[in-house]
Amino acid sequence: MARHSILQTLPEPLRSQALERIQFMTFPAGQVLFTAGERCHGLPLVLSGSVKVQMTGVSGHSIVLYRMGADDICTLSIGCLMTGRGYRAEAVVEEEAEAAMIPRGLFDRLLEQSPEFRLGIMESYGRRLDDLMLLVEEVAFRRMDERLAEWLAARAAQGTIAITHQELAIELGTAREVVSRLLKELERRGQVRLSRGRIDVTGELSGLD
Amino acid sequence: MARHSILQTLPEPLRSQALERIQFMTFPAGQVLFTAGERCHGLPLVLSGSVKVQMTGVSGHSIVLYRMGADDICTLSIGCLMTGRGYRAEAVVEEEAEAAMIPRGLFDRLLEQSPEFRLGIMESYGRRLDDLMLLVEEVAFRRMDERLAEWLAARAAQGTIAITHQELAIELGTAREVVSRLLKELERRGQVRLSRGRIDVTGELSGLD
DNA sequence: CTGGCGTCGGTGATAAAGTCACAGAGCAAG
DNA sequence: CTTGCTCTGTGACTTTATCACCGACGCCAG
Repeated sequence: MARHSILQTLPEPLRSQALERIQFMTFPAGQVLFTAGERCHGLPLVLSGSVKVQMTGVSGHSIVLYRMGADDICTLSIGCLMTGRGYRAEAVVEEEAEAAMIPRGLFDRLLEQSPEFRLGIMESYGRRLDDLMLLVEEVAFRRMDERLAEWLAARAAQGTIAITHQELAIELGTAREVVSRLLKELERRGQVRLSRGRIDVTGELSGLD
Repeated sequence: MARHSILQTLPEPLRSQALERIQFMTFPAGQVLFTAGERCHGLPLVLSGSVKVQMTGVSGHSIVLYRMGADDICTLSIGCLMTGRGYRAEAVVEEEAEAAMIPRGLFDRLLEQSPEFRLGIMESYGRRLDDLMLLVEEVAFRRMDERLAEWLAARAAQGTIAITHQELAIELGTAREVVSRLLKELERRGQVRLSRGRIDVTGELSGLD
């Protein structure tokens, strides 16, 4: 039952007591876990699947902030959980995901009673801050063609990716036209083949030029 | 002695015990609190003054991530403190600052024994995440002239700011030339007057055009 | 099977921002 | 006054963002 490493570190009888109060849930692909402005009613521990967290600016543009996968903790929820403020971002399930929801009272009690739980939370927290700082640097200073090539290479060194240019633009926080043009350039160089809603990676993407 | 709200919430005798192990320090303007890669040996609570946190990308460009002032907590340190990884950013004192350094062992003990301390830490964490998410949006989607005007307006609705174009470029995460040109444009419109290392705000900056 | 419709992708024109290179202005110390 | 350093201004060019529009593709109803 305790299919998350932070739960496995809990000593008995704390673990059993915790498991009684934790709600296990399954979310289908496409499901919205939370949206901007919404209140938070528990800390989600991701057990399986994949969830992307993105935000939309006043301009209406969106950008993907990070992803959560198996054994991740939705640290973004902690702030909302403890202060009662609403979320600033939204979370969308990409691959069917299972999660364990820890209610507020239990979260506080686990923090109190388990040094390992504290460590796990703080570790996750540090990683999330690092991710966001890296993203700031990336958005502020790196070239879009490099970022696009890296994104593609990370998904499929060789092979097919099912994604529209618009979705890819949101991943990178840019405009659809920019993605289209950069992809077209990659196609001219023979590094990808393009079709509607699909990108086939055919050549080396990184370390070229 | 307990000149930080999170210390004031501690009940006796926990507070007295904590104060024995906390080191109070004063840092002059210009002092570097920590640099990228450095290990962290305690959680700083800022009592007074102002500290800016900035990071430098592989490209060599820098950007200011956020500032800490009186009653802030250097949440960035928590991740490093708990995991032993090095800092990714650096912190520089802007106005002479006093800080209370909480060693790792004490931090964990306070988390365990004080619900108010836990709440304070998590609140601070949430605020920091929000700040960074806002920064991502700002850098990714907003126009530089707007951001520059807002930055100036926030510092001095009317009056003088002592800063070089290069420093201002780091505040906004852009290039010095871009700042110089935008400032020149503002000067042409009569909204600022420029001199070496100084900007005089003379007109309305926000809400125009 | 075909015609209509909504989504997706391509592209030109133009504006904003970033990069590179360099020159001149302001300031301080000798 | 000269020297040397930092700070600022600017031209030329590249990259990215924005706006406007059109054609291609896929799907579904008739």
